[in-house]
Amino acid sequence: MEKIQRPKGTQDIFGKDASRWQAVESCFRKIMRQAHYQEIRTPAFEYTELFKRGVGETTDIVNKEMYTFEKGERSLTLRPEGTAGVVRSYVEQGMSRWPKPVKLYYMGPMFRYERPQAGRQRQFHQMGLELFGLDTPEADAEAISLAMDFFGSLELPNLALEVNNIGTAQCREVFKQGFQTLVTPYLAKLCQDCQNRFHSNPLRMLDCKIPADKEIYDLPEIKSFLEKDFTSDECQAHFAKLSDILSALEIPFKRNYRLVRGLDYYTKTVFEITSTHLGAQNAVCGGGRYNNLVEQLGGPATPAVGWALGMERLVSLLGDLENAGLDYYIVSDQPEYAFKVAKLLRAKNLAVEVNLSGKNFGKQFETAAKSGAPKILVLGEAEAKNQQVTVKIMADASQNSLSLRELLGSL
RNA sequence: GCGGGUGUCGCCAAGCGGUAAAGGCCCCGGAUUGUGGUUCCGGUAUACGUGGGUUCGAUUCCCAUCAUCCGCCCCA
Repeated sequence: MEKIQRPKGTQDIFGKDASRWQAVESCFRKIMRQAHYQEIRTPAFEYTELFKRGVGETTDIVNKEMYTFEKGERSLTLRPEGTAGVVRSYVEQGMSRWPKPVKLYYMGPMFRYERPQAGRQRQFHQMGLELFGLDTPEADAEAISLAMDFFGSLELPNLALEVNNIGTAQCREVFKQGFQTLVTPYLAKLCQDCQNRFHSNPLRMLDCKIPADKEIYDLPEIKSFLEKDFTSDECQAHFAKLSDILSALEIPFKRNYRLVRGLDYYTKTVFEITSTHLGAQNAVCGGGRYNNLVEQLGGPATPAVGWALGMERLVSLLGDLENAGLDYYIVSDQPEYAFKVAKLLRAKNLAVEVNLSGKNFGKQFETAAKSGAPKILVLGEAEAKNQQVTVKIMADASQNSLSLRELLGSL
């Protein structure tokens, strides 16, 4: 028979990688629990219109990357990101009436139809948090510092935090007019993307990667326009306070006036955490404030802030973990006794493997050594008869016998 | 959607026009029937991505196709 392989851009996660994923997940859950965030699990697919309205009709994600299919009357789409579904649930489940703030976290697979490359899969996994109900720089600071705490506890090296303030919709009107006026003389020289965005979404022109275009945006009169900050006094005060808190927390960051991000829903604060160890797709975490999204999805006007991080990219930054494998390996030709002992040890929360091969002790020891277990229990005829165990320490090959009761008592 | 690289056993990998397609790792068996991973011997496997073409002859050259990797775009 012909082999069937997995779809393009998907991954089987197993073996060593699986334990890395588990380590990351349990670390994340711990940090979320300690900060009093609750888990939310939303469906892997939603009605297509949720993403069209939530993520934005002009985004690449919605325009060319969604897995959409029709069943019955409605069009469905595999979720390309987590926030829209969480916001939908927030509205649908009446969380707007919960005491503020509402603090949620999630983790799970996301789907985007793109050409796979290093750090980019068609099915990938995100972990993220959303904080609803506060429009304060304190909320932004908590979100960012939790991300940094999380990376810190995983001891990840070479991470850089970049932050920017893109203001409110009104601020961006100011930006649009000012920027368009300044850029118009150079319009013909810009790349096609930038020319298109000149009308549809001028802010996005800023993160153009074409060197010639960058030079134009770096011209003195344009640069000074960007740096004097087009946002309102209130937005600037918000950002200043956020900066103060981050500095006080000794979280190093850089203001990047070019950081605008590709999702339409952001307001005020946006940020990104990148690693120099990731290749071209170097963003490991990204997020920001989205004060209009809840309302846009039919809920009461509710400010919110959140972020998501890519688990594949995160896991790829992790070094080798300590072997969190077996505590005991049981070598035995007395299965009844061996299983009884294993059950008692497992009840003490230990990881125990019983050799099931029925082979001679020499072979069983070989397998035991390969298993990496630090201790071997030898349970032969004599031990079974006397309810004893022989414990062998692999590191120094020492070995002694004691009663089963003594062993259990010593744990 | 657009560029470039690569496809030889489960993994790594030699061969680059000519007999039965090296080698290493892993796995299995034996030396060693209650004591180990490093020794020695042996063994398993539908391995040249697929389809055409050139040739007396193709794993090797050409074309196409598929897969995969890297990059662009965009994002986590």
